[in-house]
Amino acid sequence: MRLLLIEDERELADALSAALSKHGIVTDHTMHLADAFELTRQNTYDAILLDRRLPDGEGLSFIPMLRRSGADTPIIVLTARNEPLERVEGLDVGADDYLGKPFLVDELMARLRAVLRRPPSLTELQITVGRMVIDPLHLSVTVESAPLDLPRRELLVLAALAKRKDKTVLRSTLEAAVYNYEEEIQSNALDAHISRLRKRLTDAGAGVAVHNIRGVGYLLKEE
Amino acid sequence: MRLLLIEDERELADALSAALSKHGIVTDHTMHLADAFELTRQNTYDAILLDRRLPDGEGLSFIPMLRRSGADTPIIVLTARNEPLERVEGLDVGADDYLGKPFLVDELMARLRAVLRRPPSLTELQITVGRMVIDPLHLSVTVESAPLDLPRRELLVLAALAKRKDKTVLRSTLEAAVYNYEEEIQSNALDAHISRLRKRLTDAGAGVAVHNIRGVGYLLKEE
DNA sequence: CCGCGAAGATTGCGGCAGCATTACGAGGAC
DNA sequence: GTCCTCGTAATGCTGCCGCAATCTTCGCGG
Repeated sequence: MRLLLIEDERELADALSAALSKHGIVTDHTMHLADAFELTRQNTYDAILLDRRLPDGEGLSFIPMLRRSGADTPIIVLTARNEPLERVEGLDVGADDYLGKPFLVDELMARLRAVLRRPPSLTELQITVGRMVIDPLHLSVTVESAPLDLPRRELLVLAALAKRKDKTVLRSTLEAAVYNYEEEIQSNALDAHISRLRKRLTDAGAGVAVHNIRGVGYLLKEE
Repeated sequence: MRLLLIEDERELADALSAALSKHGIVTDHTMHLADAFELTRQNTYDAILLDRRLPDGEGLSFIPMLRRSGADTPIIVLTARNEPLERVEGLDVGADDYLGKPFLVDELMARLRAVLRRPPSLTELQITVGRMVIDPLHLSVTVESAPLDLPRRELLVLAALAKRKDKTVLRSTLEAAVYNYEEEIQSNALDAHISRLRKRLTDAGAGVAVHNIRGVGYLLKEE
């Protein structure tokens, strides 16, 4: 899962990114609305976390702009202004949820899950493939109800594949699911993850196969 | 718009119904979970307002029950228990939002609007031809829901044809779809791709045919 | 109806891009 | 310390794809 965080307090932003990465969430961060819009054009985010008070203007103004461009990415507004009437204001311009600072990361996670649960096709609560059950929201994997713990990056690869099981996932999509734009990649790191993931899956008897489509991407299916 | 209100405090329920009716919202009201489930079977609601503390049990238990029955009706949980951790709990079982009592009717309205705005269906960008479904965006092809993996160039040819199925696609258009300017072509490479693609499609029983229009181009149609 | 030329279809071959695998070492967690 | 993760790079291999040679089909004129 990949988020865009629009927030001008660097400390909060760093802390949030760190906390979210423990949940397997890749976060891109910017402090300016102008950059934010450009980023949404270049990437596909699962959700956007938006601060209201920003150096170059009121964060809420970003929402209609984004919606007008056709994007329906869920937006959660983060703010110190947490009066009921202000919440109304935020929700009415097109935000999907509103979270007053300070907040618990756990609550943010829960609201994220709630907001993302909407499109059922992309965010099935649990995905079953072969003898394996994958929960891409909580990032847990079980084989025959026995938990299987995977390294973080392999887990992200698996979750991205599972969300589109039986369909090809572009190589670039996988890269975006695992790395943010600051983490440059200049080797076959992704291939290595795939390889190690394959080994772990067969060792665990997961009953699935990670298939390669040369020049296109990968595909997860039962074997 | 029609809501189901599951709430045991009669006074609150009456007041809410009255307030909502001013917004043109029709409200069905019940105090018991058992009735609630039956009501959802008989009617279609745009959203459900659910109290947590109910005479016949914990309101939250209603959510997985409803979800399991296949309904994705938005649910807003109303409760006096408004601690962050409890909100997490509510959202995690499948609620779409969580509202602590007491609340302003205006805020409820705003949250209703937010929840209902979430898109019911993502734009289907899939093309069906014969027994085959093509997703030109994600470059994936399935035959009778079984994935069919094609080499990159053949995939590009197929996608270009599928986007204009039953219509002729100029040879030059196909070349543009498969090759960029740097990749000069000076042989019948495209013909070769067509040929190999045809073979793969018939082998897979895709139920489609690639016809040639001599001197003009090609055309994809069901066979 | 036949013959001819051009467009298309098919297939084998070889080069090489892309992928799989593995070892190694740096860095982090405990 | 020990164990695990993860980026890097070297190695070997697979099969895509451009090419070209050959065969087939199509359209047209006589």
